[in-house]
Amino acid sequence: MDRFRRGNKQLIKDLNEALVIDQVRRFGPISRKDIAINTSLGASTVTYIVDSLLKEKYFTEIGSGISDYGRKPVLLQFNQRKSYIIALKIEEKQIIYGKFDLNARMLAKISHNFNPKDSVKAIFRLMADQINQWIAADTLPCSGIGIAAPGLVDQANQKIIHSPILEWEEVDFSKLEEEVQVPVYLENDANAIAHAELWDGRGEQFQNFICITIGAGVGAGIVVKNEIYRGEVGGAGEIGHIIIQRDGLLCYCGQRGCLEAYTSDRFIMAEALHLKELKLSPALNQVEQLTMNSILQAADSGDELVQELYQRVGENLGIGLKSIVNFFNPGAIVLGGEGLRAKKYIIPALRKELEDHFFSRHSKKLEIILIDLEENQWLMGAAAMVITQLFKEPLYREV
Amino acid sequence: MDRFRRGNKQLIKDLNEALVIDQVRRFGPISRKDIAINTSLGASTVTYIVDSLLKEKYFTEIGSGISDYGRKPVLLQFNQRKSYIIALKIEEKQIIYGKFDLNARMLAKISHNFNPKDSVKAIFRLMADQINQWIAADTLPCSGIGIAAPGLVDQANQKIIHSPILEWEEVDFSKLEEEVQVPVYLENDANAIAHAELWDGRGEQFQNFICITIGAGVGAGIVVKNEIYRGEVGGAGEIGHIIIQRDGLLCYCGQRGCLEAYTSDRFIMAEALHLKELKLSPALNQVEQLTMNSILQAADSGDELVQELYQRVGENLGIGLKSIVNFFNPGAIVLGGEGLRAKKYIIPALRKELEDHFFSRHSKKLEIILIDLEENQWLMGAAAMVITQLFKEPLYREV
DNA sequence: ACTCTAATTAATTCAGTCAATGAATCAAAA
DNA sequence: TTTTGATTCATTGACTGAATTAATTAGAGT
Repeated sequence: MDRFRRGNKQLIKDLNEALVIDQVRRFGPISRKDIAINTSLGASTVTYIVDSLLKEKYFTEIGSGISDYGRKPVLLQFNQRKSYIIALKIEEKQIIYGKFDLNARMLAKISHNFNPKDSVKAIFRLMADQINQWIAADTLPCSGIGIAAPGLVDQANQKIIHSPILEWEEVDFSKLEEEVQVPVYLENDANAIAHAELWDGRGEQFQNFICITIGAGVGAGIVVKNEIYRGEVGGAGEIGHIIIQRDGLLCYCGQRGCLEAYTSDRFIMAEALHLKELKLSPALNQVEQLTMNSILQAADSGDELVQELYQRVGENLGIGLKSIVNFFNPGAIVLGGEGLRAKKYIIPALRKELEDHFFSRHSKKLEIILIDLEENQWLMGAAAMVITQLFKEPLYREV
Repeated sequence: MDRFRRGNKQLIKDLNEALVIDQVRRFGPISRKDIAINTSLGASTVTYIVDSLLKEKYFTEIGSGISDYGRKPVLLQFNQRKSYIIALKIEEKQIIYGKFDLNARMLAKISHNFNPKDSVKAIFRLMADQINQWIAADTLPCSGIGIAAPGLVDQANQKIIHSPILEWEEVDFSKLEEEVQVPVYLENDANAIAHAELWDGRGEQFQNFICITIGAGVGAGIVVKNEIYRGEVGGAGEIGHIIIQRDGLLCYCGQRGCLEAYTSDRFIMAEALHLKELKLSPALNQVEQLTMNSILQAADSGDELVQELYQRVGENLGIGLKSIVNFFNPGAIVLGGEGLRAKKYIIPALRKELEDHFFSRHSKKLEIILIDLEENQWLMGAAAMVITQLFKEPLYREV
């Protein structure tokens, strides 16, 4: 009912401690003096708060800094080894585990295959075993488990509601939490990438942006006011099935004209097959078995028809994204994923399509940012989500 | 840089005062006791805070309430006459002015025509005159001016960046603020409707929703976490030109396949003309001059071809909205505007189109809400915006 | 029927608490 | 000696809880 905590001394303390921690995390190594200036807290107050935080091992003092004259400042550094985070990425046939410090740097990584036909219970067993093994092997405490999973995720209730890729329905992760005795945070995989982008700096430049991941499907992680936006039931960003062509191609989802139907590997494969059948493309004619790689090679060998095919994919993507840009007016679009392996041909066409939108006249231009999406990015995003959670401002009423 | 205020006694006080005011605004008449229970503040603290707020005329004591036993509670009511708000709606050829109390109830209303060819300076003169006249005539203070205007609005800088309807570019309202000596808050008109919806209760049910206004153009007011979302440069919600058909009809904006090209009065008129030319529709054949009204009458008379035309408009709208639903996952879509005069035919088709989207399997259904959009709604929204601003939690660092 | 008392709930008073604050002081360096 | 960083300490002020006062009802006694 009440959205904010009431004001009392505890709130002041929590708030200012968070403020000081934030300063050291963002600007450290930093002196007490500078913290006082940046936060506009009194110097004596900073001394007092830093003392208690030093006792709790949030920081370490790392000698003195430089100064032209007078006493040298004592520099405080964030202790990224106060505890650690375990991040998981659940894929179709394997689970990848990463161990991260509080600066979201990877300390260890491992992965286990599983049989998709196994029961959820068995897979939970597998996860809990690995997690508990890591926890037992480390003297430091584990502050949380971050899990990136494909599908419709209900973050607040720790549930995967529906995941076509995993073929899971209504899977409740609170049971995993019970087994590992550490807080478990679940997140949609596209959102994990958005967390990763927020972590290393795009969030400073842009208040609002979207991260598009193009792989088996097309997904979007949405950032509003530097926070992940999940929608009313946790499924915002499912842009694979927005319609770019009324009465267009039939999509596997049953609709016609979906974005995915016009951009997926399946679409590229079908169109390439068509070209091959019509014997229009010299490069494709030489290939025996069409694969995504051989199609790309055909384009790279200079085959214009195949290059045009990729350009069309770029246009299709651009049309879909233009709708989103008009509706959402993001500061940037971040793009990544294996679906962009032919980015050489796709991106210029996409850029061209996105050139004019409702805001193109505005002085602040829409930025299009390409990123490499390797395995580690997803894990890092999942870890970053937990760390963000750990250090978020303590303003809201604890439930 | 720092997003939140530092914690000190002033913050506690500001926060708790806001908390108490909020209680009385939402649940009043209410006793000190109940405020203490709801906010979890101490009873003595509530007495103390209420005392100071009574002195500042935020509340009035309105006698005692009921109780089975023991001392009767003294009820506090929000004083909606502490000050008032002036709201403006700027239209193509007229400006409508409304005076509102702090419960967003209209106290007075007037409108003045202006010549669209007049200079902005002259129109500002007109506005300032009316506003200053009202301010001079009232003994109470005016707390703010809320202005709803069509086009791309930069709220933070009090600027209309670009308004095709008014044919205004880069109009700076800080000059108006100087003339009236009262804070001026500018807002896009679709957002004003969203404010109105937030005000009377949709915001309690839904965290995230969108308000679609269908008039000369199609616009959307977007609500995220009970707050208006404006996008990176203030132009979120410009959905008139999202593309629903690749290589479709040419739109006046230069693009092909825009939502507006498939839903506007212009589209309906063109299609009806086409029907008339082909002499396919008996009802339209009898009409001399085609108008939006005569077309609607043709449908109402039972002409199936015209009814189908409206149904197609509904489908087109539905297709556009489905994309938005998949991307944004709102809890509700609120629809209104004169473009829906044929809602009898449009809405069923729209509903059908929206029936299956990515979340349709989720237990929480997407709600579609129709509202009447009369003149007063826009004014009320503009007033509600100012009042919301006036009473918002004082958590963020004052800039 | 009237008065008085106990019980109950609402509101206020008041001394105590504690985190921030600013002035004074200490520490370290040029 | 001067300058800058860090600490100490008395003061401030908003919340807090216990005690008190205010207002009301039920019920007992006359």
